Amino acid sequence: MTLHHLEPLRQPAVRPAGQGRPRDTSIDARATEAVLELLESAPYSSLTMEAVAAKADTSKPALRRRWKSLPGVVVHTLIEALGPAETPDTGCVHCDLVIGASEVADTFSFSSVTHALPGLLSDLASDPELRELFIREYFDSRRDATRAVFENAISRGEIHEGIDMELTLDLVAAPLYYRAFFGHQPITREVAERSVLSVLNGIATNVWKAHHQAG
Amino acid sequence: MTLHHLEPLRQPAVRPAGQGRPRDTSIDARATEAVLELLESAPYSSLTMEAVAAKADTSKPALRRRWKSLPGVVVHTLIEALGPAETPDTGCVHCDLVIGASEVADTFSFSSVTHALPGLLSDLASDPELRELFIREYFDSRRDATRAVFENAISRGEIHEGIDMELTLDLVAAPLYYRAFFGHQPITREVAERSVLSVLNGIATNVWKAHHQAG
Amino acid sequence: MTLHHLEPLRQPAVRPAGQGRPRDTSIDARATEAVLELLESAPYSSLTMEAVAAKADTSKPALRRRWKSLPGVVVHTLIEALGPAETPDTGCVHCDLVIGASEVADTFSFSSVTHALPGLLSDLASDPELRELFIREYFDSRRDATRAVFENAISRGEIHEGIDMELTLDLVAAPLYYRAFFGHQPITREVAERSVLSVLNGIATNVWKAHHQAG
Amino acid sequence: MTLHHLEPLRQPAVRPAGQGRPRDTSIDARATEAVLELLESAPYSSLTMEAVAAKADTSKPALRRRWKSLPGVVVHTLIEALGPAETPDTGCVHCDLVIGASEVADTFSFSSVTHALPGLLSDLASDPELRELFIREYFDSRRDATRAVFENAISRGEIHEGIDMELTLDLVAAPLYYRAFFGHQPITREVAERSVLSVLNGIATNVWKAHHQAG
DNA sequence: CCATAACCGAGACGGTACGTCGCGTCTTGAT
DNA sequence: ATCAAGACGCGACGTACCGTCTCGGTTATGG
Repeated sequence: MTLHHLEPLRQPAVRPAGQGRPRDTSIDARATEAVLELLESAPYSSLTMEAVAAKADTSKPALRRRWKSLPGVVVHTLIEALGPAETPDTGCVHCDLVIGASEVADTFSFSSVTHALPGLLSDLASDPELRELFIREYFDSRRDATRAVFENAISRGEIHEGIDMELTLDLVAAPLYYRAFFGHQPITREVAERSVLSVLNGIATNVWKAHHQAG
Repeated sequence: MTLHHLEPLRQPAVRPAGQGRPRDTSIDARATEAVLELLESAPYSSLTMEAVAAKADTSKPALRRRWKSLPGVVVHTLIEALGPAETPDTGCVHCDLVIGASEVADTFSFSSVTHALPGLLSDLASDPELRELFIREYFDSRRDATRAVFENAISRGEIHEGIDMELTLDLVAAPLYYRAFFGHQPITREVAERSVLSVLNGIATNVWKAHHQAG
Repeated sequence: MTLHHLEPLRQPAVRPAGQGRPRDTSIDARATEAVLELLESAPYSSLTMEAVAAKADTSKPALRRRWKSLPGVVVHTLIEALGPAETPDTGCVHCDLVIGASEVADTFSFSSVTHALPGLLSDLASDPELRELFIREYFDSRRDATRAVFENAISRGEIHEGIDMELTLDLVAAPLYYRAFFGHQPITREVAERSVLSVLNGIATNVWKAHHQAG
Repeated sequence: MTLHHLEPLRQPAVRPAGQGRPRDTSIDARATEAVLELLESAPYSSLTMEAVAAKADTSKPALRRRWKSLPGVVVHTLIEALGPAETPDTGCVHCDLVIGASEVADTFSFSSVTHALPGLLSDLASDPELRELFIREYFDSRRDATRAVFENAISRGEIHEGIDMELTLDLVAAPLYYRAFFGHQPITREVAERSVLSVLNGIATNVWKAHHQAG
């Protein structure tokens, strides 16, 4: 599995019309590749426009013409590298969820991603617009895919309707990110699978409702 | 509830001997307070030694004598402000867990903490020693307290022995941090409580074991 | 006296064949005029292709089709504006030399020339081919004319044969350029005349030879 | 003979008082050396603050704290490297002049100097203050020394009083600079000596006066 | 008359170098 | 040995503007 796959590059700033020298599209590709390579072996805080430009064998203005800030480059790179999430549909909730969670777990085997995420999220605090883009394209994309899996299961009758969807979605994905941020435990496919099972258990027995009815 | 309560300042760099002009201990307190105040309204990336010194009404050398880097100051501040976790022991797992999770949730109501965490974790990648300190004093402290809660429950027979402890600990806390990092949903005591319940359900029915025995 | 007189424009890059849209010859004239006007009131370092194109009311590509670099435009302009030197021949060395020197002195009354020369000479260091062209068309042209004046005088018997021609040629012209470069003294026709006289004196008494015979 | 000798560095911007970190004086030395080395093998137009900083193994701000512009660095470097002129006084005009002229000729054997001069003079057009400094410290220093030689000769009776001093000073030095700028002939000590002799001849026979009395 | 070809202006591009900000460091003089 | 003050060295920034390139349209010549 490689990170450089899925989607063709979506230009952040589309050229207005048909005049002037066209952009060297190879710069876009080299830039994203440079970001990934740099993050592989160096911390996010050492990532600079200058370093990306040097590694991509281009210049800062060329990058800045495409992205207005360093977090912008990183957001683009991650979206580009990780692509939008797909919605598995095998007809079995458990299987679908495991597929999705495993993909996320695989993602974290790339140090580029784990190195980038915390610093990027921190930087995005200063740029709501960019944050919105990242959340939408990366986070919501995955969350919505998982949501669709649950909804499919509900419509099949595998899971009853009354679940707290938002919390459920958190419970599935959170442990993986938690481990990615604090690094206290490895992130494996097995962990992904166990998280999924634990969540399904919680839903199935529905203790929450029972507990509060009793209370 | 205030963040500035718990522990007296533990000098990160112990004074060598009893000679020369003694340190102004009020500087330590003013520095941590300054960090918290600055983080309340500004992003982590804008936090600098200079800004802290100015806010604490002292000089950069005075800070540097106490901490060797900016992340060092922040780590100290967070440990100082949040203090070590206590282990509740009411004789009811559910209750104990809810107490602990709620405290964490309360913590995140302070923007200083949510602002600081991602950036700090990112910076700690470059300083393993400091990272070790933060993980031990902040993270492990809370995790160990929760672990004790579970062990108490096991010894009381409330929970059977065969649980996957590490994953279970993750499942309890992860959703709160997940929401803190991505900010997609609010962090409330109710969420904390529901997470706890979901985890307890998962343990109780123990589908994991069943699923794999069948397989 | 104007600088824009002498020769018709000699195309530096000759058109390959008689096909395609012919060049707008007025652009050549407007470009050289633009260079002179710009240099009149602005330093050489502020002279750019862009500025020339704007002043000449044309485009950068149009200029670049004619000259491969900015120094190229300036060299062309100076050669065009100052023209090749003529060889005065009144039958009197002194008079001939004064005529030639005065013309050079007149040239320096145009700030365009004094502004351009040092910077141009500096730039030509990076372009030997262009330098060769400038030296040949501008410098050698004048030097050869003066040399012809001396040779005529020798053949007339006005001056004896044994002079150091190269040094003599330097002595006549150098003071004018010296003043143009350092600007420590004005450049007038009188200075030109005095330089000439001094040189003729030096030759006449021929102390050099005497001194070394004695030595 | 080396260029790096004469005077101790005179700080262009003297430190105001005794507080703050003192300047690293080795940077001054490394900067001037870097300029000379760069100019030895590259044209003036390729000399940039960035290149000087890199060669001197320092940073642009460190240079800019010392000199406000690139020409400023070059002016300093040349003054530092070439030093102020001394006034020879052997009791013989001819000898004194030859000594002075030969020193100038020697100077031009360093390509750094010949590479720098035209471009520097061109740049100084935009900075009258700096120009004034360069003319005073470099040009006037040499010119005044030569003037003193002539005045000594006059007071000794070697040369009569009525000479045109300014023109005479030009005649002595101009040929060397002329050759330096146009590079059409080599600059040797012999040329220096011959120029001197020619000038002394011109003065001695005083043809100027004769010519005009006749006219 | 149409095809060819080099021209034209317009304008965005890639890149060098700039001048500056602001960091963490270092030194001084006094406490 | 501490304190405040403040200049320093330097990494990185964000930008200006250079010369280059590409475009769509224009204008002559040649078949």
